[in-house]
Amino acid sequence: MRVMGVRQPAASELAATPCSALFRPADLTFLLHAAADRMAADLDRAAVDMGLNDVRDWLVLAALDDGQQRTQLELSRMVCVDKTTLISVLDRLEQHELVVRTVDPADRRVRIPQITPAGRRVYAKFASARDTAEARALDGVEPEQRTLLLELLARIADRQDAAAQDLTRAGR
Amino acid sequence: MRVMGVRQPAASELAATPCSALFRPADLTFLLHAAADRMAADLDRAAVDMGLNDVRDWLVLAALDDGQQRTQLELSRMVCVDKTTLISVLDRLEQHELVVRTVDPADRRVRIPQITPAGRRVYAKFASARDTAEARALDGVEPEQRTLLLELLARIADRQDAAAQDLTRAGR
DNA sequence: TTCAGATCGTCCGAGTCAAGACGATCCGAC
DNA sequence: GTCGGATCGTCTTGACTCGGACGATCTGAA
Repeated sequence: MRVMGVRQPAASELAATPCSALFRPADLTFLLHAAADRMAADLDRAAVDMGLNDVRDWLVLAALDDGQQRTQLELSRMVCVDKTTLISVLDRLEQHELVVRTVDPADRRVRIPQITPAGRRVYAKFASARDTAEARALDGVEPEQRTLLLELLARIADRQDAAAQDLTRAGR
Repeated sequence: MRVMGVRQPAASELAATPCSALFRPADLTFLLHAAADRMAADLDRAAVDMGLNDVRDWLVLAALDDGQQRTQLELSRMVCVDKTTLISVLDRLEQHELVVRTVDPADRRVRIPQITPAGRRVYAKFASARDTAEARALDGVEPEQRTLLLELLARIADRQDAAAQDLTRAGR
């Protein structure tokens, strides 16, 4: 399944199809996507501004920022990026020296990506960009409504997640 | 920008990366995406079950269902699908005889896609599948909270939409 | 009428994503 | 030990998306 987004080259965002507000069915799925796309477009812009490629680049940095040792596989599951796609993300981040891949001495199959000081700086910078983007998106919304929104979203994600799991499990 | 989704082949959905619930930052963008992806995965499954390819196939049918005459360009803007991508969607739908492309007699450049009776049947069938999916996603949520959710989502989509427009306008 | 420019749908090419295959490595049973 | 199977990261390959180019067609000015 697409992730934080099957993303196009971020440059294309600027020429994005202006999704007509005329046809906006009170359809949960559609609205979710429209909203998600708009936010992502915003953050993608912020990402390219600071030399990243995608929001996903930042998501990976965010996951690494806590300093926990993680396999690439764990990482890919965490940020909902396919493991093959994660490779290119890490390649890029490593090239920009925001991340280094270390080899786990206990298991030489696995790589432990770790964030560098430079990576941490970019992470922090982007975090503030994200905050302003979210603030703009939710401007004028009551705090308790905001938390309700986040809660409901998390719930949808979790519930459908569980449903999908059940389905695949039953499938084989 | 990706649309109702840059969608992968729907079959892959079943093997979707199970997006870890462990790492779920209270990040609006991330949550939006996670929720949207889950819903889309659900609907994609429903879509393939009834011979469609994607949720987008259904979105197009939904847009056509009101019987309004629309060009492909208008249609693409409506459902937030790139016009070149819409071509393949319509090709597929036409092949399955859910849609026919008629030529506008007043302007022979434009094609007017129209939904067929068979298309209408698929549309209705899918609509009920969508309703059950949404019901499951929002199970136990108060009605007024549901409407609030939809309202906030629409707002985010619209606001960011406007922001993007401004940006592109300023850009040139 | 004629012709330049705009607009429609389509096609092509570059770029991206992910399923499956693969080598390297680990682990447990024998 | 060693051998089979599982698991890691990577690579290959096929499918998909979309920006830009194209022919067909329309419109308005001269």
